[in-house]
Amino acid sequence: MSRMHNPAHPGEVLRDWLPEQMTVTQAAKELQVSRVTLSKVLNGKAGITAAMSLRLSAWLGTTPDVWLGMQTQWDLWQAKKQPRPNIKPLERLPV
Amino acid sequence: MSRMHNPAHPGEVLRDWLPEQMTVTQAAKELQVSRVTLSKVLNGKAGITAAMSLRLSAWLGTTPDVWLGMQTQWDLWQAKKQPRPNIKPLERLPV
DNA sequence: ATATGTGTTAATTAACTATTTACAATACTT
DNA sequence: AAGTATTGTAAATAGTTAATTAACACATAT
Repeated sequence: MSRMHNPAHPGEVLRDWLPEQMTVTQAAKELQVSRVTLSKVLNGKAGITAAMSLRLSAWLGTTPDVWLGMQTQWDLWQAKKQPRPNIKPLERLPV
Repeated sequence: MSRMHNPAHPGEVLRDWLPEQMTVTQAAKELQVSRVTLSKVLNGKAGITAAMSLRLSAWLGTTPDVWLGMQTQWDLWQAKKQPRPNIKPLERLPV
């Protein structure tokens, strides 16, 4: 029964990983991305790319999958809210 | 020790899911995407988007995560092959 | 008041997905 | 052999997104 409700966007989760006194500017510098890029991620204005997940994992000591998977679930949630075509399930020969 | 070696791209895996006699043209029709779009996915010229994973899961009776997750791992593998910045791990206060 | 630092927006560039149209190559049918 | 279907791919177009730098408003410190 997991992931039933609107998940937090990954940037929100990332925010919780930053030390209290750490500024966006400083974090961006350590991640070697621009201030703007990090700010957008933190505010859900941009997603976490594969490359970004590698940066985050190197910095925070996690696996990249944590971040990329979170983004994937977010993307999926968003896509589910869009209108979808009516696709008839493929008939497979019974085994 | 999973995912150590170059993973097959998702399109390759998808190909194995199609019934023997099913043509790309026919599959594209059922998925309600253009022939070109499906062909590109099958040949690794395009990735599987969240929307596409929903189509595939509806058609093939899987979860969307199967396809989207596969794409994610592929993307991660590709990203790992790129040159990466040297990021110093964040010093955290010991617990 | 002047300077500095901070977070966000604006504008730009680059990359990617998806569509239609078109073409060449291959296979299948009659 | 002639015609038909299938496939992969390319070109042109439209829409989306990520990343950068430049610019802005706001705060803080000297």
